[in-house]
Amino acid sequence: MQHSNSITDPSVTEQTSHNLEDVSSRWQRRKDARPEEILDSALQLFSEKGFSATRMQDVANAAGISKGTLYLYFSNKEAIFYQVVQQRITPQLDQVESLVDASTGSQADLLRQLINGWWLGVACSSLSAIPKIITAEAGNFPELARYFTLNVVTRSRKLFSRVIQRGMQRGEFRQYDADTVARLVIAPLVQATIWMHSLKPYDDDAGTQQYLQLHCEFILNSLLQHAPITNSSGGQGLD
Amino acid sequence: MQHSNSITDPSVTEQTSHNLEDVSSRWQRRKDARPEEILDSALQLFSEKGFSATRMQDVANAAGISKGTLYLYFSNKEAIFYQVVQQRITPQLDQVESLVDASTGSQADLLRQLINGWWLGVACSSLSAIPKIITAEAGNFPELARYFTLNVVTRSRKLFSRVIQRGMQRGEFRQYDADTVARLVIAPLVQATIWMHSLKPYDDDAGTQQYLQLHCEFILNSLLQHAPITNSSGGQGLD
DNA sequence: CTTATAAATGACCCGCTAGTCATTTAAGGA
DNA sequence: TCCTTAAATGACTAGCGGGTCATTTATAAG
Repeated sequence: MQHSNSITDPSVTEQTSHNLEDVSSRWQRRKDARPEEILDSALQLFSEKGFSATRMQDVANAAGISKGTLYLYFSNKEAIFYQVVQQRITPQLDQVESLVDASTGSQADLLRQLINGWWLGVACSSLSAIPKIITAEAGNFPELARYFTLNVVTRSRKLFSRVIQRGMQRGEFRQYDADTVARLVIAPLVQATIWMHSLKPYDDDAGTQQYLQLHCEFILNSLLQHAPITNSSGGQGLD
Repeated sequence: MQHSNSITDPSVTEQTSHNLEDVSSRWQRRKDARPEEILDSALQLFSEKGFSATRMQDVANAAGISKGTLYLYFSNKEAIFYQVVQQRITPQLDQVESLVDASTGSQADLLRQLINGWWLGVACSSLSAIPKIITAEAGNFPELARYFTLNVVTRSRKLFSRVIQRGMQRGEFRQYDADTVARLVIAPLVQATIWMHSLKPYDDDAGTQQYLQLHCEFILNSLLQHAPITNSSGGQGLD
């Protein structure tokens, strides 16, 4: 009765297009390729259905293997999720961190870049569902929550915080508490991402692009010392 | 093995302090009082553990009744959640709506009032966990998600949107897309509330009060025609 | 070809929980 | 006091899903 999943019926989850070449016999032994394929399938399913609602059998089907095989490569369900985070998110963060270090232009531009980069790299990527999954399951998997908070959330916020702090030290930005500003910058991004994977299907949505752009604009209006406040979106709304 | 709940051990959930007067016999027949007590207990538990992770047995224990009795008053678990939303949220929204209608002052003040009111009425109330629960379970309970979106989310956003629109029509605010601005105003509020019930325990947190205040300030900086931009929080952060 | 190794399988086990129902008992009227 | 009623109970069922392991079979070495 419960769990009337709206998006995909788990029982229909079929083998994906892995290993297109040799499909002669009932199965092959491919120790090396398995972990990646399992992580791919798992991430996909976690995104669609969440962590708890994804059954190990589903992951196995999607990866084109049997359930037992999963446990040859991962000790349990949580371990799969850990690996997903470790292999798909941490490298991205490393990359962005070095980008921030190497940057030379204005902090306003860099901030815009971070916001748009976050949007492309998270909201528009296969990682899109991670924020929702983590917040949804934090209560039931405290270890996972702690790990994610330390290694992803805090790191990300520090990244934004550093750029903002730098802008303030250089006199480009007004003085505020950089950490709080960072939270305010990130919150609408995360919220929109969670939204995408929860209630968006039931809401007649306005453009996401406009949301993102206005967010940038509002934040910089307040941060910049010599705020242009040009109101880019000309005066509509009045009839 | 899984579900290593961090906050409360379900097996210890004990009867709450309902019905303090007559406790002579093993149980009493109190048809009228039951539904309210069940909803109270359920809301409390949903807040602590989420919807899926709350067992009907827990709700029964907390309400001081047996599991079977639950089904005399509610047809199933989802029905309890529906009632919680209907009885605890909708009345509040009605109230705020009439407040907005009756208001005469500036729209900036009204907006500040809405934000702080939302904070007190949701984030600091027993409803605090609802946003997290809804977003977490939306995928598994589409009916519930649709109901909530229409009757709470959309209504709330329209409320903010109306105030913003009015401010723009009166020349108090600059011209933007009111609906998008409303989303930007609400997002950090909802995000902070979800945060409270997910990763906050694992994060060394700065003050929530400052977050809220700065959010108000930033939004109004961009909205107000004659923005003061006084930077209320004097120049800290520089050493 | 034969054999050893280990990758892969899927039937099975086990614990958990939403929901049921035959039974018990409080409460009020005759 | 006894009887009728319906509120309340909790043992029970049914089904689901994480995790296991004896068995099967691909593969490579001898």
